[in-house]
Amino acid sequence: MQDQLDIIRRGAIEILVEQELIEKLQLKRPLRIKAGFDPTAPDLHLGHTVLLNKMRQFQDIGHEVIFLIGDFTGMIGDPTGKNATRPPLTTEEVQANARTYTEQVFKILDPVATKVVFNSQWMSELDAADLVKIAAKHTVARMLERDDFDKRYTAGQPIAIHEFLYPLIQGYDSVALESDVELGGTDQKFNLLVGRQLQQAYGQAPQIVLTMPLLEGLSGGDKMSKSLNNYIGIAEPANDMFGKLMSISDELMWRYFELVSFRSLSDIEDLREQTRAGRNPKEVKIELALEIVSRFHDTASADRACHAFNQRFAQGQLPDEIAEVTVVVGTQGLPLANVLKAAGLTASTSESHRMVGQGAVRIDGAKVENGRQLLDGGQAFVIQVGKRRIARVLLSAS
RNA sequence: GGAGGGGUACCCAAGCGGUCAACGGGAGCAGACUGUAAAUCUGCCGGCUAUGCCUUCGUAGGUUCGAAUCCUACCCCCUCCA
Repeated sequence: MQDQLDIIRRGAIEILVEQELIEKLQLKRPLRIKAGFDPTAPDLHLGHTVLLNKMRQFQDIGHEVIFLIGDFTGMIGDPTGKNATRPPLTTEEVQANARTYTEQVFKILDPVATKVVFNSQWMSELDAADLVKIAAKHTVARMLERDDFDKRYTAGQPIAIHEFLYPLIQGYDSVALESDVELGGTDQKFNLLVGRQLQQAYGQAPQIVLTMPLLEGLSGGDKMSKSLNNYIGIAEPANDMFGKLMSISDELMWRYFELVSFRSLSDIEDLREQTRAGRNPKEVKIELALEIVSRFHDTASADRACHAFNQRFAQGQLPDEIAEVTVVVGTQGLPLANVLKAAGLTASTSESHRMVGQGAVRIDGAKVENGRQLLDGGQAFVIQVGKRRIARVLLSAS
């Protein structure tokens, strides 16, 4: 019992209400643990794993975990953390994204012990009258208490009526599932609490709300998210994952240790002490990267990724594997700027010229200065744009 | 329904007849320095068949030699009143 509580508490920001949780645990039955995922982002990333790991912990101590895919709510678009109305997703998009979720989520969760549900299962059964009934349980004033609504309202930015429905429907999910505990990021606190209130309105015992911290994205500051492109996807190749982990700042590294590493808190404190005593933080970061990459791939791949990383960036060598691209240059040849664009190394020929102008473009290791030079067919070059973009480009005349 | 304010590039935000591909900030990208870290400095930050050309300032028209800037209509947002 105390053990369970310790596991549940680790890393959590808030447990509302902890006394109620203790009472539920004393019932000695598996609790229904709900966590909802918005099927907007097609790939799960490290940020999601903070929550998924918590779900896994609940599974490990014998509780029933419900992985809720908000396919219905996804059509609304959660306004959380947004300062603007979100465009609704189409049914097809939602379904495709949901498929990706279920493919990836079992890298962490135990497939046998996980129940995957879609909230459209019960939401599409509701009629307008039911929806009105749900909406009648909540007031506008309470809605406006929510931080992001409040900010937008105060700033004179639009809030569409249907956005008020989001928390209500998420809350109703808890009623439909009769959940005992709902997990979410700290940004979800309001929505989770609406669930408590609605359950009570429907004569159920209110769920326990457990919030987990949000993991910052690669450049720090903002939370990790697909739309900000500051994420590490859990399905990414080992090399990319390793590289991205190495690119986070020393300061941010400790957040990643706390939130995604499985190391004990005392281990982490030891590492911190070592760096304070003069150990190069880069070494510690390598340990972090090895652990995470191993988890989503395996130790051998992690070691290879580490080796490749050192070779490429510490020693400045070319990576072992370089993507090959064939570019048709025609019989007259094609200016370098156009080749770069065709090879996907730049977004436009304009960008190509800028990159060349800034000394970022190398052909077979030699810096080039003229983006207009013609490249003829029948040759192959390793072309780099900056440190990260690289390709073996095969030029073909036809 | 009435009155007023507003819609500018990824975001914020200047501009209010020519020198505007559009000040400034943020984000992002590249270079230098490094540990592909941070911080810092420098440059870039619409497109192209590229010292010129084309498209962009809510949408569609109009005035003008010339419009993001003026006029008309329409769409959308905010505030107050009802």
